[in-house]
Formats: sequence, C-alpha cells, structure tokens
Amino acid sequence: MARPRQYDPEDLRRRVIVAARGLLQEGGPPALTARGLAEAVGVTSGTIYAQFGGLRGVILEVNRETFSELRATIEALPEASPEAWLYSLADAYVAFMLRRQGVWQALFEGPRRDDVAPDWYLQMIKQLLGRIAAPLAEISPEGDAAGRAEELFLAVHGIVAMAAADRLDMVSGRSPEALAREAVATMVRAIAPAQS
Amino acid sequence: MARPRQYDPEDLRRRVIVAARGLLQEGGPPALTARGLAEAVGVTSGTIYAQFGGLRGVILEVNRETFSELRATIEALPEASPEAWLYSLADAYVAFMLRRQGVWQALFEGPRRDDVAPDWYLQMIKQLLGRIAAPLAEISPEGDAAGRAEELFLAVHGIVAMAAADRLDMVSGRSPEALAREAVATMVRAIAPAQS
DNA sequence: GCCCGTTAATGAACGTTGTTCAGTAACATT
DNA sequence: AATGTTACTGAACAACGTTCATTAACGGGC
Repeated sequence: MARPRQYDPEDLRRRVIVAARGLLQEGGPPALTARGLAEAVGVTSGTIYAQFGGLRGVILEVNRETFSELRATIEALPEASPEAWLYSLADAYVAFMLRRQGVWQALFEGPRRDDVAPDWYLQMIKQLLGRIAAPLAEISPEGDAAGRAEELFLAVHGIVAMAAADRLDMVSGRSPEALAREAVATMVRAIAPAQS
Repeated sequence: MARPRQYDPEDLRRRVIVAARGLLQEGGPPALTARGLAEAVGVTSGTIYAQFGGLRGVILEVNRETFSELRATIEALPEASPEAWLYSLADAYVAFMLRRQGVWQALFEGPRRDDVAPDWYLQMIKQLLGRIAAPLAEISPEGDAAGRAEELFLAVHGIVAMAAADRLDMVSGRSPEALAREAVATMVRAIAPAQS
C-alpha cells in the first residue's frame, strides 16, 4: 500500500488539535471554523475531514484532551480533610474553567441533543461524582452520599457554566470562586452532624 | 406619509413572534432560520429585517414574552409558608421550562458574549432573586439572605439549564423536579435554626 | 527500472446560513 | 393626475459545513 506524502498523519492530528484549541481559546466555539482551522494548520479543509470526519470529530478530540487534563488536575489535588478537600476541588474546578474559557464552552455547547455522548464523557462525570461522594460520606455517614454528590456537583457546575458564558454577573456580583465555595459550605452545613 | 400596503405592521409583528415561538418549540434555536421564519409567516426574509432588524431582534422579542410569562407564572403562585413557597417556586421554574424547552434554550443561548443584556433581563432576574430572598430571610433572619438567594437560584437554574439541554441524565438519574426540590431542601436545612 | 494500484491531499463545488440593498409597487398628499 | 414616501420583494453577498472528482506521490509486482 502507498504511504503518506508530506504529513506524518499522527503529527498532523496533533497539530490540528493544538490549532483547534488555540482558535477556541481566543474566540470560543464560533471561531472554530473548518477553513480557519485548515489555514491555521497549513492544509485544506478536505484534509481535516479525511482525518477527523468533520468539525465535530475535531471538537471531540479537543474535548477528550480537556477531560483528560481535568482528571489529571483533580488527581493532583493534595490530600486533606474531607471538608477542605471539597473546597479545593471546587476551587480547582473553577480555576480550570477560567484558564480555558473558550475550550470549556466547547465541552458542553458542542454535543447536540440528538447525538449520543461518548462513553468517556459519562465515565469522567461518574468518576468526578465518586470523588465528591467519598468526602461527603465521611462528613455524614448517614444519608445518600451519591445523591448529595450529584446535587453539589450540579450546583458548582451551574455556577461555572454561567461564568464560562460570561453571564454570571447577571445574577451575582460575587466571583465564581466565592460562589462555588459557598455552595460547598451550604452542603456541608446542611449535612454536618448537629452542632452549635 | 404613505401607509401600509398589505400587512398591518402590528399584526405582522405578532404573527412573526408567534411563528418564531413555534419554530423554536419544535427544533430549538437551530430551527429558527430567517428564511424558514419568513416562509412560515408568508413574507420574505427582508421584511423581517425591516421590522426586527435581524434574527436577534426576533429572538429578543420572543424572550421578552417568555420572561413576561415567567413573571406572571411566579406572581400567580399561591401564598404559603416561606419554605413551602420556595418549593412551589422551584416546581414552577422547572415546569415552566419543561413546557417550552425550545423557547427556553433561546433565552440563554441567544445573547453572545459581546452584546449587552437588555435591562429587563437583569430586572427580571433581580425581581426573581428578591422573591427568593424574602422567604429565606423569614426562615433565618440572620445572615445574608440576598447572597443565599443568589446561591439557591444558581443551583436550581443550573439544574434546569442542564435539563433544558437534555443533558441532565449525564449527571443524575433523578428528575429535574426532584433535584430542584433537593436544592431547596439543602439550603433550608443549612440555614434553619438548629433543631432535632 | 518501469508501471500501476493505492492513498494523501487538494480545491472547486453544493446547499444553507445571516444579512444587505437596489428595485418595485401601493398608498397619502398636493 | 402627479408625486413623494414607504412596505415589501427577491436577488445578491460572504461565510459556513460538507462532499467529491481530480491530482500527485509513494510502494510493490513484473
């Protein structure tokens, strides 16, 4: 069989993904166009379709990397008491988004209602929920820790999503970090064993 | 000055808005195209531009009506104890979205990062926050009720937004109603005077 | 060592999008 | 009746995602 002509396919894939992240970072999802991406990489749009099957395929690969980095970020969080760890997770989640707003938007703006989410989307969220449920179970052994984890995640994620879309200031003058920590505080206060 | 030729302009505006709502309802934001809307109303796209200045103008008018209906829905909620009222507000918020998913998506998907939100967007949210803060202050007179209202609203809205995008099942198997009520319950539990 | 099948890559096309604007036709006024 | 003003049309433009016939280069078979 014949072989590549001028691009190492693996290297091409990497450069496309890197360029796509760059476009997303400065300009958000609307800035990621097939032609713009092709030009940024130095190929034509057809080449990208041959490699990724379409713009959606490119976004999917970018998202895979973003999720992978988020997982690594969370794994790297220093151990701490259950409560302190929840705070640092909330901080990390907010900070992670802030450092890649454009890329973050592609995570949830991309997939349309009709197409199924890839497995690793669900696995990533499931793992994240597990990491939240564990400290919650330590704080309050009784009660549905998994359910509370869902609830706390949705609260923090809602804040982060709003901030990512630059719409948080419609609701609150406070920073996303402050609001996320408040959400954690409220949950802890609600389930902590009665005191004072 | 000359006068209308074949359309009563006010009637035309109404029909355009009604048709736009219809398109949004079945197909979401991608279904609302200038040509499709024009055809649904029986005019050409140019006419819509003359009347609304563009698709964004149409969406803005649809959103104005949606907000108006939301306000009316909330005003119509029966009086109740502070806690019970918060639950019924959460229920109403979820139900309101579920009955107009497509239209709801346009509320927050529409406005891009660079254009300013209309005053009534902010006023509507501010009023909603006030309606949440009042019962919270009754439940717990001490503490920042306004801040807690922001927090509770963000939690419920995050759940509703996720459900509107049909992505809630990525996080939880529970219904948006159940999750929204849980969010209220957690807030109430966190701030209620110590008991039991 | 020449040919040729296979494959990477192009770039022109197609259909659809939002948006603009010169033209047209109808009304109110003079 | 003529005219000016205005609502409306519909053709055009640029940009979008996507497809595909064409081109050019490489490796293996004779």
